[in-house]
Amino acid sequence: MGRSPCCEKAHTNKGAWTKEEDDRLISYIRSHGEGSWRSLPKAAGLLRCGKSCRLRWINYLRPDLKRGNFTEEEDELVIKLHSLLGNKWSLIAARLPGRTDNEIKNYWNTHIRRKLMSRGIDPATHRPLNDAENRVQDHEVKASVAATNTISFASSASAAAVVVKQEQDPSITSKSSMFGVVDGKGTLLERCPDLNLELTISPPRLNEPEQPFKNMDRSIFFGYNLGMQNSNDSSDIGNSTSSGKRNSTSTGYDFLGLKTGVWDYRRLKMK
DNA sequence: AAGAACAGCAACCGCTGTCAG
DNA sequence: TCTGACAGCGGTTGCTGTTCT
Repeated sequence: MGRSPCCEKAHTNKGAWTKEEDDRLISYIRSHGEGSWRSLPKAAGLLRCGKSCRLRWINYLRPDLKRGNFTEEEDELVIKLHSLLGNKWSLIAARLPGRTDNEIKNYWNTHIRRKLMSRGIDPATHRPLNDAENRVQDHEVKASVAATNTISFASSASAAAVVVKQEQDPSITSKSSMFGVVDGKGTLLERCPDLNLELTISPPRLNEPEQPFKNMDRSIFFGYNLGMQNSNDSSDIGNSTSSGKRNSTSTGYDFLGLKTGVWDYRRLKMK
């Protein structure tokens, strides 16, 4: 796309923040609140880009930040969430109070990645390293997703099961996905034992009379009902950051910032 | 003791999504 | 409907401290 720079680089400081800059930013936000990042630097008397101010505040100065090492529970939660969401650091961060997306991203790249490798798990796929069979399963799932119009994430008290309904291709017998793996007999090879998921995918119903999302393009829609044991958080995915701007394509969320509802697939895309 | 290599993390950059005019 | 402005996200960079040789 390409946009003009958010501020005049010639007149802005870069690099590490000084104590004085921190103090200015903190005191300005305390008295005026967050937001309007573009105009904030000038108003606060800072020679910084608005983006830089926002980042500094969110990642370092915010009073509700939890500093220090990650606990073992946080480690495992990050791993599970990453297996579900991929590199959606902001979504993952929304489930870990006091942690920022940047912090989690850094922690993932420096600690967890290595930890998973030492366990013989590919941090990108969350599957055993050098597992040739996985590649076959990947292929099958791609084929099945392309061929079917519904995927159900069967709810279970103990496991996140993924069952691909073979509505259009009954010949497909073995499935896997980022959420879990189901073998040819329908047995779940457990991946996220404390997550409950129900998720269906269906194409846009363009021919039906009521088309609440008729303005959207032909992306895949997720109808979902996701839940997490011990989770009482009702944060909104669109409010995973302070502005809450990004919620206009959904109808509600709960778990992982997801409530029961319909969601534009593009918001869930994995890289 | 000194330099090299590595690890950790704060900050930057480029891009996308959303909103308002 | 289009377009520009803005907020936010994720990947990457580069600085600093630590460990190794």
